[in-house]
Amino acid sequence: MSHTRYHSSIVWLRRDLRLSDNPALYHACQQSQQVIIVYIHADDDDSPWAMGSASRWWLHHSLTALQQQISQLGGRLILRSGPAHTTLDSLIAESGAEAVFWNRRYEAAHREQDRLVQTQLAQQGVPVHDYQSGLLFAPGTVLNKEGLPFRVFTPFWQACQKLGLSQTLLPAPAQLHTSTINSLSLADLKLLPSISWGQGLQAEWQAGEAQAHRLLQAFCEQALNDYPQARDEPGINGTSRLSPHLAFGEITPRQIINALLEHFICQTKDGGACDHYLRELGWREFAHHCLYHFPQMTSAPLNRRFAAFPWRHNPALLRAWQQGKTGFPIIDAGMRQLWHTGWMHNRVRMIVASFLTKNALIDWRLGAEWFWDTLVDADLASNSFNWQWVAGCGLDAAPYFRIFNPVTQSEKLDAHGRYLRRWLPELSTLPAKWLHQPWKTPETIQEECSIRIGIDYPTPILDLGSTRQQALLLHKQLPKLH
DNA sequence: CGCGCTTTATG
DNA sequence: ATAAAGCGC
Repeated sequence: MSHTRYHSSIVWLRRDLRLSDNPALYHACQQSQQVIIVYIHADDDDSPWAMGSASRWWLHHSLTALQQQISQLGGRLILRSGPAHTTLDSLIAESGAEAVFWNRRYEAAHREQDRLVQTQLAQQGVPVHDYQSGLLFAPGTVLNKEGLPFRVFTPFWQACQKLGLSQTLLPAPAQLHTSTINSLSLADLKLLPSISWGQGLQAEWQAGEAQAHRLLQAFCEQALNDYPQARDEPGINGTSRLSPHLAFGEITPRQIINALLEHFICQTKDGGACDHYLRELGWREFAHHCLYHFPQMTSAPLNRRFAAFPWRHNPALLRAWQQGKTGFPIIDAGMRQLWHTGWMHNRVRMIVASFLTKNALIDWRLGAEWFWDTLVDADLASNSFNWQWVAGCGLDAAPYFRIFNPVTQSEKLDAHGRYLRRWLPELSTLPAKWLHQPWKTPETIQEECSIRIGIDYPTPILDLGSTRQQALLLHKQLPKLH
């Protein structure tokens, strides 16, 4: 059945920086004697959500890994910059490629981009083959009985499970051919930050498909069983940390699911732990499908009652939050972890987001922008969806009265203060009793531990009790819609 | 993926 | 008397 239709084809890579389970690459190889694999960098094509600094850092290293993988198979990754449609156009002219293969992206800007490229190629008579690959199901295909998008997660996820989560995976090509087409060097793309901030990221991460599968394997063997409990403790390595690999398509949800199920069957591990982790992939899926149906999700509250919400203009408070100088250890630890590693523990993300939107009453969009710039796993759908979830203005969102108390959460989830001491070394000598609320530390203990609260570590920037009451009041006063 | 108050269980 | 469980916002 595999018949060669084309002498040469272009595979246009975007958020699918992998060789295995890559339908565009797989089918291009099946149908062509020669494939030209290209990555095109163009900030304008992502507008208004051009990649943030941390994502650009990751991209640089992911492309490095991919270049290496491709050349090991005898091929070559072509790098270009400029708008996709014109760049593909000149690539076709230079190479004589007869077809273009890609995996679809579903964000509004990229659907628009796909349409543009598709029309242009159609005019030249160049066939396009596009595929779904980064999600479990193509957005728009999981609908309720009325044929409408789900607005609540649980029925959505049940529908997904009914459709079947496990599918066969596509193998990586066995060999590739080199190409004489001109390519930019990776340095030309200027993806790395000018400040030395990349150092912290370098120590924490290794981008690329191979590492994604190593992490997956390690997670299945070491952490999966304890996942339901361990995932909530930021002081231990209880999560898979696959998020940036998923965000760049170095690994697919299907590959993860198959590995988990295989492990579950072979090792008779706790099926509950498996389901619990799969649910998280479900939330990612739900976020992507929601963004497809409600493209305004990135910029406007999905619950229209929040349209005129009186968010506070408070640049000083926003800055303190960004820099991890609020005086609340769990908030500051999380924000510093984010800055230093480009990642924050999931549970801590909820706590810092609740603090910003409920206690500080700062617009969730400002929080989302900061995450967008600083997260190596920044994903437009998940980021927008989850910020709206915490702010209470999204689909299936947290009820307005669910306001995280950073002290209670900290005591519950980081009882021994492992996480806090790791990210707030200035507090590391404080006994656990005071660590979660250092401003209450008696003078004598402060002296014993040689810490001066207010000097070595800030006093709280706001009062938790009164700001909570204020938020509850404002949310109760939201206008009723008719 | 709360909080705080009330009710109920337990020794 | 205190802790766990229940419940409305």
